[in-house]
Amino acid sequence: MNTTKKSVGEKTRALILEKALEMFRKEGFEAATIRDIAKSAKVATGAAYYYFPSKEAIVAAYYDHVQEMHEAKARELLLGKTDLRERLGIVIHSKLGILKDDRKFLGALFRYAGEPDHPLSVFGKGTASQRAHSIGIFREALADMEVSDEMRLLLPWALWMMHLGAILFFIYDESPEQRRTHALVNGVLDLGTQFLKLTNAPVIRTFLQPFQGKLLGILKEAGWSQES
Amino acid sequence: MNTTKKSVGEKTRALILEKALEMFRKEGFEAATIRDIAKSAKVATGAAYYYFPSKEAIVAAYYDHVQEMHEAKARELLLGKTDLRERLGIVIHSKLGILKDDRKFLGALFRYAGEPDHPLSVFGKGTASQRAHSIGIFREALADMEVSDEMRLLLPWALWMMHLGAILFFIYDESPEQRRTHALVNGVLDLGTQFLKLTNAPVIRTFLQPFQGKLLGILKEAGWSQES
DNA sequence: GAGATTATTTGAACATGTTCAATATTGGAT
DNA sequence: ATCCAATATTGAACATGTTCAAATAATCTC
Repeated sequence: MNTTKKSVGEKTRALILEKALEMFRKEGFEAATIRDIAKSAKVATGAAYYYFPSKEAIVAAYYDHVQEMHEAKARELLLGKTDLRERLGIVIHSKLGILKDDRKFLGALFRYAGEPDHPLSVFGKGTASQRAHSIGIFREALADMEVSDEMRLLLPWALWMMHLGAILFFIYDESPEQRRTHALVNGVLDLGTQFLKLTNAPVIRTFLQPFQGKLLGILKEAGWSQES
Repeated sequence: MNTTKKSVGEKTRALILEKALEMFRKEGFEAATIRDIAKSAKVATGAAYYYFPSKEAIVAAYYDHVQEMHEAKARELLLGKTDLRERLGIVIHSKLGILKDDRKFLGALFRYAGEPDHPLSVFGKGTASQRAHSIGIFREALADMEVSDEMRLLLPWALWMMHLGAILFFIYDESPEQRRTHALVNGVLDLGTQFLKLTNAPVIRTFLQPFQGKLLGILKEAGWSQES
């Protein structure tokens, strides 16, 4: 009945998350200890574990929040845009925009990428629902666009994979404002969409047709955990 | 003057490495503790740190050894082979062959992939020389093959990136003998080499020429830390 | 071979992520 | 208001990676 519906716990959780991010930004992921974070949030050390299963999980929670913001932002920017190339650019660039100040601890997201069974593995079962959500934004970007049914099924996943690569590149990118990453994304998108157009041109079609088929086959094989 | 030139230290190091891998294989990377490993090698806990800067570094040392074996094996299998497609297949499949029993702890190699400054980051400065070595095998596979100078410079790096992706896929691949990974590699290599051929066919050339140029530009931009 | 120097080994101490039993607080049912 | 169950909080204990000063062993110099 009070102005905020947040339970006591929700507020504590938010506070811990906030203070943790503050410290991650200031000192990096390693240097910020759970004890320091807890102290900064004025709770006992163990409190963090009531809300987050691990230190990395705090970054994961931050990323969940990023996804929400991204979904909202991307939808807003996509409104009225009808060009495929432009729409895809919006989705990826806006994501990087949201992440721009947090490259320092974003790497923790990839820490268990090579461990299928870890609950925080980017590619694992434990993160399936967030992944599905994230892939969904790319599906939305493709809505009303002219692509084959198969493409519509596989492209969102492929784009999500590319966007992961972009984030990794982004983390390493020391150019001012990470311009190289943005340029790279533009380059890849230009190339991809131009190529798509080419496959629709009658002359080339006969030659490239089999390639498209094979490429789809490969993507299908690769995206074995069909979540898109 | 004795039969083996190995110093005392070298033998201890090898023993620790051996026992560590044994335990990693049996229990996985996490479950095998440094204390257990040390005990199994009959040395004090701290001994491991005289030889390896961290637990992950033990896996890295194993991977160094893998690289050596791979270089030897790949060279042997490449002898007399003149088909580009075949040569590339040999390089990647033989690598997976060497790694096949160690998928369980291979993930530790990727743990710091998102942390540019970590000495064990796959993409970081700290691993530059091993990376150069690993990329070198792909350069060898391209030797005497007909590709443009630019391609010769960039392809090894691009292939190395793909092979990293293959290893990641491999780790997640639960199909018997990881057949899906091998099939995927074959699919990608088929597609790639067939496409290369197509760009040499006079009819299509005019259309695809600009694409090749752009692709090269992108690769160049992406492989910004030019090590290939 | 004695002494000096370097390499190796030890194990306790430390730092930090994590667990958990105990305690306190909250919010609702009566 | 009182009691109760669910929720939240505490902080000490634990596990494990890592450091390091001290001890020991190997190697070198003469």
